[in-house]
Amino acid sequence: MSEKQTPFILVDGSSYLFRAYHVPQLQRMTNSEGMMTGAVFGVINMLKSLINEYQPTHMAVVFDAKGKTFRNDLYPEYKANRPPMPEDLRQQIEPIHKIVEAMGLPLLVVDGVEADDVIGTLAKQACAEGRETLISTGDKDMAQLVSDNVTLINTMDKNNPITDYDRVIEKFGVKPDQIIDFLALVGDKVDNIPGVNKCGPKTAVKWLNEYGSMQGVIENADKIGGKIGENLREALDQLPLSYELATIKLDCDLDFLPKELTLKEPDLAELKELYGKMEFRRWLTEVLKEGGEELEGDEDSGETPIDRSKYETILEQSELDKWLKKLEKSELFAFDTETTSLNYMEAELVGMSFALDNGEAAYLPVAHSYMGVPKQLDRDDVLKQMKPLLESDEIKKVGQNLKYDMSVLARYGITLGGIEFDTMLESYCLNSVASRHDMDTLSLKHLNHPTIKFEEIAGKGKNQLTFDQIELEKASPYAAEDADITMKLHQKLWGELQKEEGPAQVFQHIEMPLVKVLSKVERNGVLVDGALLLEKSRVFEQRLKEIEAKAYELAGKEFNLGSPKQLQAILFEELELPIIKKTPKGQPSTAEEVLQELALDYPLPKLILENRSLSKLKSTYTDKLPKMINPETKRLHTSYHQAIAATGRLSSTEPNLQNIPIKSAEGRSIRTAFIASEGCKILAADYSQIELRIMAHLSQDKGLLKAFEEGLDVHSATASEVFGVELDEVTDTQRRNAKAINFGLIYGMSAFGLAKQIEADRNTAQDYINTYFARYPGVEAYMDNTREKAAEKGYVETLYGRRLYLPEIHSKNGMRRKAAERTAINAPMQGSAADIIKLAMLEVDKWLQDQPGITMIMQVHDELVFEVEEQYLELAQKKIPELMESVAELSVPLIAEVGVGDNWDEAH
DNA sequence: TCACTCACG
DNA sequence: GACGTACGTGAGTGAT
Repeated sequence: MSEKQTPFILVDGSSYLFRAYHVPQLQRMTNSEGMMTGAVFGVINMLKSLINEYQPTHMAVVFDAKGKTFRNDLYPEYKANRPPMPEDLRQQIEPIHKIVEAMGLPLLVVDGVEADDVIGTLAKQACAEGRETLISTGDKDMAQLVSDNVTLINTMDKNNPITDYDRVIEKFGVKPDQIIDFLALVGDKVDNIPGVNKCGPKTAVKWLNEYGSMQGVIENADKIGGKIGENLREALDQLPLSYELATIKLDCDLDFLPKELTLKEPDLAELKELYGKMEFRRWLTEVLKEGGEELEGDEDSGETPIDRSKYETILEQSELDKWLKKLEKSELFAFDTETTSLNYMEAELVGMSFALDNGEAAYLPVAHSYMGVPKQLDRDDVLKQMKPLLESDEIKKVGQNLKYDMSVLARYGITLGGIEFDTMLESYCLNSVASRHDMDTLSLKHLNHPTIKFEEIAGKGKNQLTFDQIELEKASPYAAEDADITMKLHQKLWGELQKEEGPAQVFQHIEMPLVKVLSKVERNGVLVDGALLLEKSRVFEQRLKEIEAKAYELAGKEFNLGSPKQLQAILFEELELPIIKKTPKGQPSTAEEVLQELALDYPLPKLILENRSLSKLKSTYTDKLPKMINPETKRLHTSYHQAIAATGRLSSTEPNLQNIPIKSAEGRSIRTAFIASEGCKILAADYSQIELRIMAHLSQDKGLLKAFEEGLDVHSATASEVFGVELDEVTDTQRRNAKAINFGLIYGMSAFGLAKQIEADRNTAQDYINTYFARYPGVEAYMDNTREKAAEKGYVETLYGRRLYLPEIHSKNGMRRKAAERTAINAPMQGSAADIIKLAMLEVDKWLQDQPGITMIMQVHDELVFEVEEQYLELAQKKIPELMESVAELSVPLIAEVGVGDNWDEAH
């Protein structure tokens, strides 16, 4: 026996299985087929870190077998209280077993006994062999196995992972050989082991310290007084059975010995398959790397493998000529730019890469600059030569997020043409629910190929290099691969997309044409008066100071008003205000609605509310926006993301221009800083009630169609129906409540949600809902129909065929299923509205090509904002809403309302 | 990096 | 019978 023998590791797989299943972060993990994968990930992750840490030579991963065990024979009620294993957990067992085996780890599943017993037996045998044993478990019952040679480790308990002899005493208050006695006395609700009624850990420890063992306690049962003594005496008959049930068996019949349980070489092909199925991207990458060249691409049936030897670097004019010819002859080529920045307004072109459909690819560096860089072709000269090719609409391009490339080229006077395919958008149209559509993810998912990561060649953190500083030896394969992968992804994704009518239509007629419109809107930017915003910041600052001073006075001490945690301590511990609601993690919530309610009775919450809203306005808007103004253009240039929102909406970042305040007067004033340049006005056009109109159209409900047809105020019309009053007698409150009902319908309302919104009780809310559906039966039928179809097909669609998959629509978890049902209701309305405004952007853009005095500068979901030279104001005011209204033929009128002003606030 | 809060449609 | 619930986003902050 060697001196430095590694410990024998026994893993209680079943205990980790349940624990991993209940970890909240892991509960959200699914693969794209909707199968839950969190427990698989949790268990395997634990195994990996265990192996990594201990480098064992001998080990076993033990799981409970299906069916009854000897304990059920002893006591039929054993574990009878356990609910059946959830289906989404059961499904994860087989993949875990397979992965464990593929990892080369001995997997043990023994009939008739539990995992605990197998582990106990093996630990005892190993002990006899003089081998140190480490039991990895989350189960406290295992403490009975602890000895000088046997230690427990719970990798999920960050604070106290190791349980050795001393730790058992510290944790339980008794020695390991008293643990069974302890468990028998306390009993176990979950396993349905009886124990002594009302005897918890404290009592059990007290007794055991006095009488040594359970037997000792039984013998002295008469001496124990009080109610608990009576309980003990009542339990006397039961206790030996409890003891037996709690005892881990140490003499199971096993047909292997600890020394036979050795680790084998992992089966990489199998692991690749399994990780691929589970979509564990990081591990898949690891496996692929470990497998080296031979594994790479060789199993991709019928696809061209990624072959980096076919990549070229273009440094000579002759090579450029050759490539220009090839590209001009091709019907379609993949195109990518390399730049110095992710910010399209600052990015300088460093190089371009191209790929053809036969696997040929090239990188054309034009501005790398580092010590010893090879001579490159001149950037301006190259661009001049390439301009016709790049601007051609006949020669089609495919790229990954071509909007960016288009914006960069625009800085050099080139208008990228032939923007035909974008792999990011292909992926998005195929499945908008998939969380990411970046190239690394897509390559791994569809080509089983891990790309070269930017970080690998540029480093990370503050020392990260910009692309122009990267040596061509590294930059070339990276850049050429990007183009190559883009082409191969396109071939695969486009093939899939063509099989799906609706998504293909949306891709071709909405998303692809929109790319260049968005690029333009972003580059147009919006003029913002930074000085005005900073002035507002100063005013806010002043007021914040006053609030702070008052708050400290009320709290009796200074604290950070912006910290929910400190606020929580002040409000609910020091001042002992009532806890109205808790956060999902169980902390007393300090959310707005809670503070609103508390503000009725106490002064501090009101100040906090004011503080919150002001500091939000200041930090997010009046402080930040001026800093983001582009010094050259003096304008804000946001980024619109086309492949983020599952419903088909755009999103906006850096800065987000889709959440500029409007609801409060103070917030709204921020919009006065969104101005037009000299001689121009801001024009804002927004769709009126677009989602409700879509609901009317989709449901074909007679009442709702009529309300819109007659041009009624829809919320008043709803109020009139639901509250049974004449249209002209609807009160403000009734209208407000009706509005909440209408919104609720769009969101897939529940009585609870509506009640909360209108501050009524649940029954009242339910009555309203019932009355609504009685008055608008078509809407109810539509909702039911949508849920049904969603369950049947697994997805819902918008008016234009955009698809949204609902993997949780069949979830066993009622809450998740209900959430999926609400999405099913909401997505067609929100998504159709998104389709419509995108179509409007296309139409308006087409018209704007001949209107140099009018530019589109923002999109806010149902609103388009323009900057218009005053001489064209009248024209724009007439034409823009016309175009917006013309894009869809609904069963109700589609109305766009226009406003004009010197700033965005006035334009409403 | 996560949890919380809050800005918008 | 209890539980936990409106849909879709992005950003700033504090705590870890």
